Amino acid sequence: MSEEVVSRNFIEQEIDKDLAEGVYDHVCTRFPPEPNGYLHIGHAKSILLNYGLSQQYGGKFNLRFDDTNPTKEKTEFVESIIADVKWLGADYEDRLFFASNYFEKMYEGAVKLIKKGKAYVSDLTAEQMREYRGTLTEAGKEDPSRNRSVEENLALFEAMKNGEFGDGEKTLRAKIDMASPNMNMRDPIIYRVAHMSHHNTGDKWCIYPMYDYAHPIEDAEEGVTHSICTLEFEDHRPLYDWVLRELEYEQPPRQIEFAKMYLTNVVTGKRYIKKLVEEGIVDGWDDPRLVSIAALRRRGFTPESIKRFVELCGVSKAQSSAEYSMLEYCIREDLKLKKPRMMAILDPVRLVIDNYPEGETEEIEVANNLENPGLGSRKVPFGRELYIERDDFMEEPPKKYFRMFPGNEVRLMHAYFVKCTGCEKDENGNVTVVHGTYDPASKGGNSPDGRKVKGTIHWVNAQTAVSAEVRLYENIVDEEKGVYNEDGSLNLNPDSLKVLRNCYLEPALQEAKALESFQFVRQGFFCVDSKDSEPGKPVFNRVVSLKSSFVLPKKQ
RNA sequence: UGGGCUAUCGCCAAGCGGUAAGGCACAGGACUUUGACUCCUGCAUUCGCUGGUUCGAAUCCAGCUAGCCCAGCCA
Repeated sequence: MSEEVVSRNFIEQEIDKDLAEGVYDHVCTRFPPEPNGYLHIGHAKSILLNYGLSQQYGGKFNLRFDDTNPTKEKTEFVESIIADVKWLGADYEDRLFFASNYFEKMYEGAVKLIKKGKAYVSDLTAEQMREYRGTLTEAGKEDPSRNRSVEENLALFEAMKNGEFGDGEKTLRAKIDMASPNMNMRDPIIYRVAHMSHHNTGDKWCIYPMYDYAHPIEDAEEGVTHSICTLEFEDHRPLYDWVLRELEYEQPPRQIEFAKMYLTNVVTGKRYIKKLVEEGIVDGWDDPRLVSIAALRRRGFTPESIKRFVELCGVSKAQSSAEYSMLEYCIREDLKLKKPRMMAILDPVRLVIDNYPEGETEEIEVANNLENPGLGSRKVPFGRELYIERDDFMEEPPKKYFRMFPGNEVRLMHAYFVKCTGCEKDENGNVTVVHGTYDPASKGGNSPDGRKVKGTIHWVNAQTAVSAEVRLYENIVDEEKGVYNEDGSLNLNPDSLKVLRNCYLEPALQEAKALESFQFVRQGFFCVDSKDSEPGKPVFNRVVSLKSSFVLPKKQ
């Protein structure tokens, strides 16, 4: 029914073709992270792309840990990755796999290669291996062990498996072409010896398969049809196909590469983040100034917003880097109609309504979201003394300033018209109290005589206000200068974290739960911190500010 | 004088031989009980460059240029 012409991205086009030509009759994708760290926004693209494709074609999506290198992997990471994948909504159902569960299969495959004369055990050390490999412009040299007999190779490989060699003493190499212009095809190592305990298989193995050999087998064993990965693996595709062909898989999966998407100027490098965490600059991998999935979640981003972002960015093979403003747009879009719009004063100054009866309070009915009546309404207490935003009052207003200044009438949102009568200041000239008088007839925010006001400001009743901490975050930026200077000192935006302690919120916000988010009228979107909040003492993280804040006209 | 990949507006990105979609950002204007939102309007005579083929090219061909990736017993 929809008329929108959604063009198909290049991966969809390839899949369409495969399906049309009968190469496959179904689609199965996968997200294959190595459990060696936390996931970030870049991974979200891969997850949602793979999952989205599987849904689109009525296929399956697997989550598989590519855990073939025990030196880097930890259970802690598999848990955090599972949590993030689930949070993003990529449902792998019961298909959670580990590459390590195919070690037996991979071993058998290696034996098969040896028997076919397609693999051999090498005696070369790492250093010799490098010399023999040649360079980008010169062909490599043949490994002295290249022509060992099948029997000898079989015996040696079994000895490797049985722990008869130390780390680095022997490797198993695929016999392909030492003169190939593609470095990956110069007899790549497919098994190495590593006497090390694996997070999943423990001490069962002391030889581990290399990525290039393991990955195609993992995909094929799971019945993956389209193995979607990033561009740097393009050169590996011939090897991926070689393994599948030599192992004689009937319906081999197909690798398709796309460009990684980075966010301009944000820090994603593990080494930097690790350092920031270790030095206590940030309070963990989920510090809201970072863009790990956990950080975005804690900051208040929703899975929907990230999904939207990924869709908006699209998929291509061109090197690219999206602006953060696109992500911000996505979270604003997602939240603006879904979340209640509450009143919160971040930088308070007292407003006294001199003609309002002392000691009286009244409850004002306020719509939770004027644009979405479905969200209902709430009651907000109003009284003689209120807090308003400090910059909503100016003693000497510039042109086009239509909030509070002496003699001007504004609307207290949802409440009354109030005319500013003046202010009190301390010895330093700072405004301490703003005074005004209200028009009782304007209850609800409209005057029966039809007069208009140009400004509407938000407020919080001083007597019932909840005091809270609000944190304004800026991303830790990674511009040309880098996160760290050359001398190792930190190059951090001093405004990356602003903590506002004397904020006043509507009483209703006291009960806000962890990760619950709101729109604060005229301030942007905020989310209750899941880590630092205590019951009754919410800490709000700013998710994103409004598109543009109150820009005053330039001084004449 | 290795190989692979890429190049369309500030940022993403469609386009697949018939005469440059869309989104973000930005700039004007209207509206507004959030200076938000919403709504209008503007924003590439031109597709990295140079030639060629064609009635016609961002799309095909040739040559150049620039960027990214590859010489881990990492993934």
